[in-house]
Amino acid sequence: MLELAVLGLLEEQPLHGYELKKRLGETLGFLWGVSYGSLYPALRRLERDGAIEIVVEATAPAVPVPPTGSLSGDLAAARRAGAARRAKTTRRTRKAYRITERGERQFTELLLADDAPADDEKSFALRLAFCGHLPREARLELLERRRAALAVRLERSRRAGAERGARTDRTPDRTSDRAVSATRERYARALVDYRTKSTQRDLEWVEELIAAEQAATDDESPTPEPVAQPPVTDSPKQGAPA
Amino acid sequence: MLELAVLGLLEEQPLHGYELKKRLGETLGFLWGVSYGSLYPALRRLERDGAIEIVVEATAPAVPVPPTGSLSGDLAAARRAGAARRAKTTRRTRKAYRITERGERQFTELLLADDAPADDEKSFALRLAFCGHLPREARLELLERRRAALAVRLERSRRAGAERGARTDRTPDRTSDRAVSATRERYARALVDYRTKSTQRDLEWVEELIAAEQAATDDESPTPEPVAQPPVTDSPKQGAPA
DNA sequence: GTCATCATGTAAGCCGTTACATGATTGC
DNA sequence: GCAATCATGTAACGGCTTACATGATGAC
Repeated sequence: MLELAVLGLLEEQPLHGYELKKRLGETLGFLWGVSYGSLYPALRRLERDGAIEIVVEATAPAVPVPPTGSLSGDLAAARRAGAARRAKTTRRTRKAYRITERGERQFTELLLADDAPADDEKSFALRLAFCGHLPREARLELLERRRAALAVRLERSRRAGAERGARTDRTPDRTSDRAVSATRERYARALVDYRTKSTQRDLEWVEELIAAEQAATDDESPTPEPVAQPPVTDSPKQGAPA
Repeated sequence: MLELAVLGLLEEQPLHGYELKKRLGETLGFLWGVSYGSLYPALRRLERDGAIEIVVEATAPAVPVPPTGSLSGDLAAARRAGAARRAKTTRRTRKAYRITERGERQFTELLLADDAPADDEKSFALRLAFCGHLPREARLELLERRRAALAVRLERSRRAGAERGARTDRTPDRTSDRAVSATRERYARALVDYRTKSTQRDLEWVEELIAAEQAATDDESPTPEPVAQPPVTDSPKQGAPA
């Protein structure tokens, strides 16, 4: 999962480890927080496998981190602006990584990997966050898989709930166990019910996403597919109107 | 977390490893699936620490697993019924574990541990599932902590959403990146929005639980607190109308 | 006797964490 | 020169997973 997140962020622009960690905290913060202890090894793994490569930063010019304004925030923006202003000098120590063609292939593979736990919340959220880089078909497949997984879960969840309802209250209670058991039951039930509701809402949401995607496919130009491999992003492309 | 789940299940009745695993899958299945590779070592850890102890099963009688009818289901029930009918003989190899007093103390500590990630979904769900064994005050504290964590998250989530809205669309797009970037934005936004909504619903739910708990405290008998230590569950108590 | 199921365990490995060590750059 | 921040890394460890090994019991 870490690798997917890293590739996803690098898909947008080259970044160095420190910055990557910050972004993982800021923009994907609601997903999870990574530590250097796993980030740097992951970067070296990715580099070893040829998925990313070190890109030398121009010594003097070149805004070190072109403000793409992805998801960050003014706090982050301010901080980064400060860094940019300062960074007129060398900054020799840091290594920015850029995704390679091989990396982009790996990225799409990871996004659609069969073994991907379509049932896991974080995993899916992460994939969804980056699925804009996928061609429409692939995106739809991702959503469709999620839909299927949720449908299964909902079914199970409903059955479990019904069973609990049927059993009502014929437990082998004894002594003071009684009250505890009743309370236990109450919370177990509340939990199961809420989980069922949540699953259903998730399902509906995914179905909306699918519908929206299909509508877009029909409506808009029939084949505007922004394939996953633009010109490799080789040029620095530091456009960005300061 | 595994230890908490194990202690929670043993709090209701003695069980052996195999059965524990089944229950973890059935009744807490929506939380996570455990493997023997972690379960057995965990059991030995708990035994070493004196939190649980091996209880010798009566050779001939004693329904091996008194059908408490906790959360399972007819499938499971049927399976277990079959097992019970068969188990007229010895079954010498298996070791049932019973929670000790020390274990019960550890259990309540784990449920209320300060370092418990009140922000983590699974962790909270697990605690909630077992919080019926807690005295009311403790239970309320657990819920209150969760409420606080969710409030913080909601606040952050809202701020993040607002920021994204403010930035609208002034990215340094170029070449074919354009469309990809727009799609990426669309999904990132959808994700953030949905997450915010979910958090809000979670918050409301927890607040309902708190309200219900407080109502119960006021309404019902002023001090019926079913403390966490019943008579150690020493007797086999195989009540249960077949 | 043999197969399915019950039942317990070990070994290797992955993926992540915390804590620690190091050093460059810059503001003051 | 000193502290804060930027930046990269290593070491030890923890918890959980998969895959494997073993064996008892009961149904047929």
